Formats: sequence, structure tokens, C-alpha cells
Amino acid sequence: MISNQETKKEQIIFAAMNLFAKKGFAKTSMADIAIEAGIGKGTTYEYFKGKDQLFFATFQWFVEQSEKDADLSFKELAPKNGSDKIRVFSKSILNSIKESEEFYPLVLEFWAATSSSVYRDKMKQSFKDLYKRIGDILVAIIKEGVENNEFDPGIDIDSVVPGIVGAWDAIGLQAWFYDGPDDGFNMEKTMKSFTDLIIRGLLKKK
Amino acid sequence: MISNQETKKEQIIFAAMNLFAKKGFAKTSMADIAIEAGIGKGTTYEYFKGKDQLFFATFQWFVEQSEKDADLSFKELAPKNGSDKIRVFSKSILNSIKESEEFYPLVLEFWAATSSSVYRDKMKQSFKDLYKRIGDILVAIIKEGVENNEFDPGIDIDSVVPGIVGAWDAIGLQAWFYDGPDDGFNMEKTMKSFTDLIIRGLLKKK
Amino acid sequence: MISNQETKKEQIIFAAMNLFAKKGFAKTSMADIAIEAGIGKGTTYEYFKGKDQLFFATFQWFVEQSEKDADLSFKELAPKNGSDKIRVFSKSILNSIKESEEFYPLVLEFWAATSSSVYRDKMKQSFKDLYKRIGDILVAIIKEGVENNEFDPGIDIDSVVPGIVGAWDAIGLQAWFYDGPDDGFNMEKTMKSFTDLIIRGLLKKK
Amino acid sequence: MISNQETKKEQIIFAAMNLFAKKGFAKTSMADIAIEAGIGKGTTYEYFKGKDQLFFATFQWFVEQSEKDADLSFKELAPKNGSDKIRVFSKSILNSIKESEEFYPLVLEFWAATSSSVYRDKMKQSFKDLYKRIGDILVAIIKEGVENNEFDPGIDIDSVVPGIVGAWDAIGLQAWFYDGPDDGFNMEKTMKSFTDLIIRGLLKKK
DNA sequence: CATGAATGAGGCTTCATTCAT
DNA sequence: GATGAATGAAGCCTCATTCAT
Repeated sequence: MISNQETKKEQIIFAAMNLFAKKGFAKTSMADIAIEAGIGKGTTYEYFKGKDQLFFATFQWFVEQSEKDADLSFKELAPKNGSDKIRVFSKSILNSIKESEEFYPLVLEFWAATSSSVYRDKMKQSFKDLYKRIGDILVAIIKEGVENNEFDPGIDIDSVVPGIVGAWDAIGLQAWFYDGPDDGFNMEKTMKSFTDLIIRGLLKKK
Repeated sequence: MISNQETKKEQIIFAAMNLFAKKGFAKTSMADIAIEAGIGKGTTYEYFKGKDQLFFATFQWFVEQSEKDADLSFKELAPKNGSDKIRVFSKSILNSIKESEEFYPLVLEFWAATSSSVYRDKMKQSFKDLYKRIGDILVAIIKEGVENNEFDPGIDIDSVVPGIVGAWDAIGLQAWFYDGPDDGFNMEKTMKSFTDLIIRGLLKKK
Repeated sequence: MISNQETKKEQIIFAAMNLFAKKGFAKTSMADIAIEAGIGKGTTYEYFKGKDQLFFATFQWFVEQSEKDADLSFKELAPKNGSDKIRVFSKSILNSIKESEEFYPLVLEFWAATSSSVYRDKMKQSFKDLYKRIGDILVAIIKEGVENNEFDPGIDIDSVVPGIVGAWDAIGLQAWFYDGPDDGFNMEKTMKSFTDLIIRGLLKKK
Repeated sequence: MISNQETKKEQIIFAAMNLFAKKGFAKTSMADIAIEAGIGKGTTYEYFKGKDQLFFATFQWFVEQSEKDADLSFKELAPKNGSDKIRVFSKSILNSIKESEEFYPLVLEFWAATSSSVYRDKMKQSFKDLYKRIGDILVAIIKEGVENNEFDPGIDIDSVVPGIVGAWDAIGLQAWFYDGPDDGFNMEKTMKSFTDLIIRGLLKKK
């Protein structure tokens, strides 16, 4: 049985995430969150020190999920060649983004908070760690590809990887701006074309 | 000669930008802005309807600047081949980012505001327009490269460009997380390597 | 044997006294008291109706102690002359004050509560009773001294005694302000000199 | 013309004093004060940083008044003998107490605050200064009396004075407990008898 | 146009108290 | 009896905005 403590804490975090995503951190009141969580106004403070800490807790929850997703994606990489691995990996990242599409504004809040939140330093560090975790997977794939004579050995892997990882992120951002395929932006297609372009760039020239 | 009206309006916008960048929108008060601008607390309301509108005005100012930068970059594109044009263009975007590095947090605020601000729709539209303006330049370059037999005609240009443009943006984001080259992230190098990778991907295979 | 009921009740009262003395009534929370008493937050309410009543209980405890002290002092009055009795009495009051010096702020809280507490009337009455109890002892001593031709019969005893008793109290107050002898206030010396002055005033003129 | 700034500030202080005296510091809300002062809830914060500071401001106002009273009393001391001077001085202190009788609970609040307020150190110092100011006057009177062969040179003036000053204070405290003469306490009479006793004690024995 | 004193809505947080276990 | 999770009333304070000067 899951302890009530955990359940209630998560209950609050989910309520907070929903509202932070919908209305933003500043415009969400602690009272709103309590109502959304179906608890008393004071109860939130039994689990979190204050609004800032609750926000940070939602951030931590998000980072944990993202890390789990990344780790899971890593395990999905069947023993294919490098190009296919990259395709699978990019696809699983795409899926992560799509699954939590409604929470995308939360990511924007988190990014902004890396500048203005009292937890900004911890948040920046977490983002770095997260990007590193994802980047390291990609680095490993590319390195293997180079060793297998699939990818060009002249590639500066460490410099190129943050660009690729960032680009995947950025495609999510643009999808957000465009509100889905109706508005002229097809995230799947863009992701696929872009990933193919990258792979073309990585492949060894004959 | 610029009218006084314009001057004071800009004076306020600059003050607001500074503070929004430093402390974020929510933590910046109208009083702070008035002090920073060296004017009376009530004066701001002679030029802007309220805090939200002032924020939106700073956003508009930022977009205008970015557009001017993009247009300027476009003009810098000497009659070289496509690869070089992309390099020059990416470099000039890098320069834009670097020049306004201290205002980067403002971009994060703007992104977040596309979800939570009362002006969210207008802001989203502006971002779309801005990305389109930049993307169109890139599209033109690539198209020309295809016509000149430099780039591969199989490339799905419209799908690939948002990825590239977004990636350039994302490299700025990561640079922000890393606080400069001392922390293991070299924006110039990453930008260059990434752009080269893209170009390799675009080039026609022999 | 003291019943457990009594023991725990006192345990709570002592915890409350400590905290009320250290941080004042308003800044002491019921949770603080429970922790200090080493019991559960709800347990306090098994013994006291609420915070106000608990405060009043500490007050009553304090008054009881003071009365016991006064009665004890009374018994110490060996069959000496009036002057010596006053000296002994004043000394034993001094000792009471000194023994509970760390709780002096509590007295200040009690005084203030005679105005603002819901129990104000009871508290005022208790203070009156306490002062009366102490005053009566002094009245008896002086009366006896007058009868023994030691003290001047022209003294308006009933008017003079509250002044003397109050003065003893007030010396405690000033000692509190001065934080002990290092700060230029010697309570013992002041008490002694003042008491001697009083006795000089009481003595029959030759 | 008195500046509006001063007027409004005092207006708030008076409202606060009234309520602090009536209900105590803790039970008086900032909203209460604003209403009592006839101003908006936020206006108080234009003049005082917060509740604690406002309380401290009322304290300072009280101390200033007391000092003025003391200084005024000093000037009233006509060129009489020491005994009369003490009588006049004690009488003028009595008058001070009586004039501000309704604010006596405020004094109790101030005393309590010397322990629990964030301004406790400043308050203690102010009380010390105030008592010193009053005590110094008394010291001067007694010294002069000694020089004029009126008072006994054996008196330890510095030790005796705090007792006397404190006693005057304490008589006020008891008057508070007794709610006026109906309740068996006649402040004037007590003050007079007590002062006479002191004078008898001070006078040189023949 | 410019100002800044005044405002009060609204938000965060504390904490005495209750009550189911 | 004992507990402590849950509660919501209540208070302090901030700050965007107004408006009289």
C-alpha cells in the first residue's frame, strides 16, 4: 500500500502542475491549488514550506519523469546501427513531448524560473544535469557509430550533441507556438526530417 | 528629431526590460520601473495602460529588434555559395544572441508569457512571425542551394528549417544554463560544429 | 503519590511558562508548547480548553508560588523588632525575585494580560489578592512596631504599604531593564538601601 | 503650518495607541488601526514599515512625552527646600500618570515588549534612559538637600533613587489593578503618604 | 503632462483548534 | 487518553492603479 503521505503530497503536486501549466506560477494562488487538490487551504503547508517550494517540487517531479523517460528510451535502443538508434531515440523523445503536451507551458515556466526563482541555481543545475543525461546517450550512440565506420570520425561529437538535443527541445517549443498541425506545423514530420538531416550529416562520406 | 514622447516611452521600456530581465516580470513592481526610469510612479500610466501592456510593449520592442537583426543579417549575405551563406547567417544569429546575452532571461519571460499573459495570443503570433521571418531566409538560401546543385533536392526544406532555426535558439538556451564557457559550454564552438553538421546534411551526395 | 494527570498537566504548564517567558504569549504557538512538553499537539487540549486558559493556568501557578513564597517568608520572621522583620521580609522577597529571574518576562506578560486577556478580570483580582496578601504581612509588622513604640504612630499604614510593596516590585522591573549588575544596577544594594530608607521613615522620631 | 506628513503620521500613531491600549498589541489588527485612523488599509504602510515598527513608533512617542513631562516637572520646582521639591516632583509625576490613565495598559504592553518585541533592545534602552532622566532629577534634589543640611548625608543616593522612582511607577500599576478609588485604592493618598514616608527617611535626624 | 499619496483587492502564511484513529 | 493530520479563519503585507494637485 502506498502511504497516505506520498499520495497526498503527489495529489498537491499534480494540482499545482495543472494550474501552473494553465495559468502560470504567478497567477496561480495557493488557494486555487488547495481547491484543485480538494483539500483545505492550510493543508498544503503541511507538505510544502510555501509556494516557491511547491513550485520547485513540481519541477523536481518533472525532472525525475524526464530522466526516467530518457533512461527508458535508452533501454529501447535495440541493437541496430547508429542511424536507427538515433531515429528511435528521437522518436521516443518526441513521444515524451507529445504525452505531456498539455504541460508544455510548465516547461516554459521552469525555464523562466531558472532566472527569477529563489531556487534558480538548483533549477539551472537540474536542467544541466538533465541535458547531460540525454546528451550522454546521444554521445554514446554517435561514438559507437564512428567506431563502426558508420559515422564520420571528423565530427566534434561533444560540440554537436548539445545542438541536436537542444534542437529537439526547440521543436517542442515551436509546436507550442503553433498549437498543433492545423496551424502549419507538423511536429512529427519536422522531427523526422530534422533527424534525418542530422543523420545525413553524421554519416561517413564515401 | 525624435519626439520627447518617444524618448520617454523608450526610457520606460528600457527600464522595464532591465528589471524584467533581472528579476522577472512578477517580481518587478511598477514602482521599481518608475525609479529605474527616473520618473514618477504615475507617469508610467501616461504612456502605458498598465503593467501587462508595458510588458507587451517591451516584448514588441524585442521582436522589432530581432526582426531588424534578421533583416540586417540577410543583407550581409554576400554572393557566396549556400554553405557559406548558412555559416554567415548562423554566425550573425550567434552575434545577436551574444550581444543581448544579459537580456536572455527576458526571452525566457517572453516564452513563459506566451502561455500565461493576457497578451498570450498576440505574443504567440509574434513569435511565429519572427520564426517565420528567420526561417524564410533560411528556406531561400537552401532553395537557391538546391537550384545551384549544391544541396540535395530530396531535402524537405519546410520541415527541416524550423528544426534548424529552433536549434540555434536552443543553443542560446543551453548557453544560459551553463553561464558561459567556464562552465563547460562553448557557444561559438557548438554553434559552428552544429552548423557544419547541418551543412554536411544538406550537401548533395556525390 | 501525585497522579499522572497532575504530572502531565504540570509538565505542560512548565513548558508553557518557559516559552511564554522566552518568546512571549503571542509568539508562542500551541505546537511549540507541545514539543517543549514532549507530548502530542492535541494532548494539550485534553488538559486545557485552549491557549488562553493554558496561559491563565500558568498565571495561577505563578500566583500560587508567589503566595507560598510570601507565606514562607512570613514564617521566617523570627521574633525580632519591626525594623529587622521588614529587612528579613524584603530580603526574602528579593530572593523570590532572584530565584525566578529568568521568568521575569513572564511577569511582564501577566501584567500586560491584565488588560488584554479574556481572563483579565480574574487576573486583576489575583494580582490584587496577591498584593494584599503581601501587604497584609507588612501592615501587621508595622502595626506591631507602632504598638511597640518602635514606629511612628502618625504613619498612614494602609496608604503607605502599597507604595512599599510596589516599590519592591518595581526594583525587580528595573533590574530587568538593566540586565544585572554589570549594567550599573545592583538589585541587592538598591533593595537594601531603599528598605533602610523606608525603615528610617517609619521609625519614631525621638 | 504643520506638514500633512506629520499630521497623518501622528493620526496613525494616535489610532494605534488607542487600540493597543484598549485591546493590546496582539489583538489589534492593522486593519483596525486603519479604520480607527480613518484611512485606507495600505496607507499605514506608507508611513510605517510594518506592525512592529508602528508599535515601536507609538513607544517612542510615549517616551518623548514622558521625557517632556519630566523636564517640565523639573522646571516647576520652585526654589523651595528639598522636601517640598520632592513633594512637587512626585505630584507632577502623579499628574502625568493620571492624565494618561486610559493609556496605562499601553505601558504594560511596552513593558512586556521589552522582552518579546523585535525592538526589545531599543525599548529597554529607552526605558533605562527615561528612568535615568527622572532619577537624575531626584538625585539632584536630594544632593542639594544634603548640602543644605536638610537630608541625611549617610543616604546612598544612587541606590535609593531607583527604588523611589520605581515605587512611583508601581503605585501607578496598583492603581491600574484597582480601577480607581472605588475599589479601595486611592492613588493620590497613597502617593502622598508614601512620598512623606520617603521624606521622613531622608531627613537628617536631629 | 507629471506626480506620488492614497487605496483596497488579493495573496501568502500562520496557527489555534478539531476529530478520526 | 493520546495523537497529529487537516482545517479555515484571520492577519500582515504588497502593489497595481487612481486621481487630486
